[in-house]
Amino acid sequence: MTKAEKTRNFIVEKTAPIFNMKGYAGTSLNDITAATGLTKGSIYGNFANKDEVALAAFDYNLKNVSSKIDAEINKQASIKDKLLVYINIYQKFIDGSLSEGGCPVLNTAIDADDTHPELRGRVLKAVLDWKNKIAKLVEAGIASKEINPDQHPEQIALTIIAMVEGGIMISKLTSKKEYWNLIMGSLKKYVESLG
Amino acid sequence: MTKAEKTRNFIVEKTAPIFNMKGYAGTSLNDITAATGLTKGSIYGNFANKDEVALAAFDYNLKNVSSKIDAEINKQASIKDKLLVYINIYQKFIDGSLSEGGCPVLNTAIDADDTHPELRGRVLKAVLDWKNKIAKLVEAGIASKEINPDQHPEQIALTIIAMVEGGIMISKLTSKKEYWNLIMGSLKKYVESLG
DNA sequence: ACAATAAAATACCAATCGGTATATTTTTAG
DNA sequence: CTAAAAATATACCGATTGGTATTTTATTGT
Repeated sequence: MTKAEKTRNFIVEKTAPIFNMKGYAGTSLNDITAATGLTKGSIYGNFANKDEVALAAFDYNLKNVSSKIDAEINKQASIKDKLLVYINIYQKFIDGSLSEGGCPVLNTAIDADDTHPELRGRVLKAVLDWKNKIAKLVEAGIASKEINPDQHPEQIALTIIAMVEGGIMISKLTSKKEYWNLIMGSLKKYVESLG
Repeated sequence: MTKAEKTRNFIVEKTAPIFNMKGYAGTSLNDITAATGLTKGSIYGNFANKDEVALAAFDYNLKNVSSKIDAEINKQASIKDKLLVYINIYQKFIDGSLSEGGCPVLNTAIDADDTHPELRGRVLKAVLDWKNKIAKLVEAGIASKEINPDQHPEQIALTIIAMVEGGIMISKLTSKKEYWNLIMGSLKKYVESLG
């Protein structure tokens, strides 16, 4: 890894939580230099513009979250338990130990969908990939008879994502873990009803 | 209504969709003067600062949405049908005829929760009021034997809000009405399972 | 119709915005 | 160890940011 690559990674690591919390328009170049301790010249020596930093920050936040969720999914044996890993992600998701500022998919979707087409494109892909991954899990569950064959994999995937993201919005806004627990209680019942 | 009140309302009406789409940091005073055709002097003659415009714009967007939803709820006879009005709100919600830029509760919650305490306070109240209203509907449904008495009104309220807001995020981002239909299909099944 | 008043426009402010040309320092390869 | 190259810092740019003091215009009550 060259010096430039190290610095690039360093900039992304330090600014990713800021973009996640403040959004694209709300994050200034002054925020970026303050968080990194670097100067504007150094930032622009490694990135063409603010957009490139924001895109790299989103990629970083997304990979950070999805890799940790994937690890949890791989720990689970049954399909239903795999579909329910999000329940136990709360603590990490809300307290900031996993992507400070909440879910980057939700944050960036709301931040960018009417304002930043390139960023929007990345979140769009992230949501579709996420949906497809859950749908494939459901299909595997149907194949193994764990889930009823009359279930609709895409519908289940979208419903789980909606409950998780809606739940994050509510519990982060209210700072009430109990609200998360109640919503995830409904999700658990839903997943258990699948087969 | 005095001239000043008219102008205040005019400014709020014209800028509310902009704040809803671009967020607080993303909406500049230039956006405000461009949308209203007024000058900065006139804006600051009616509002103390940008914050006051943003707060008034959120109040306007919220009232606009909630009054229309309340009207739909009042049209329905059964509690379950009242709980399901959100399903038919999609068209208005997504195409912008009801609050351009999507749900102001969701947008402002994500925009403000880490950046703007005063705005955050207003959304927080909006979500709690919304939750309480749905919970009261559920309680009425339990009293009238339409809903099982072992159901948890607050849990049901939070679950519905999460599915609706998560569903709005997904279907607005993807521009797929079918995704909304699938998620609302799950919501319908959920509500019908309550009693 | 006419003052008094209120509202809107003009012209300005310092600070910050994203970005760049150039100089300086640091790293790297021979 | 040294020279070339790469990376960072300095110093600057015009444009835009949110905001204000002052002047002009419009509205109001009499």
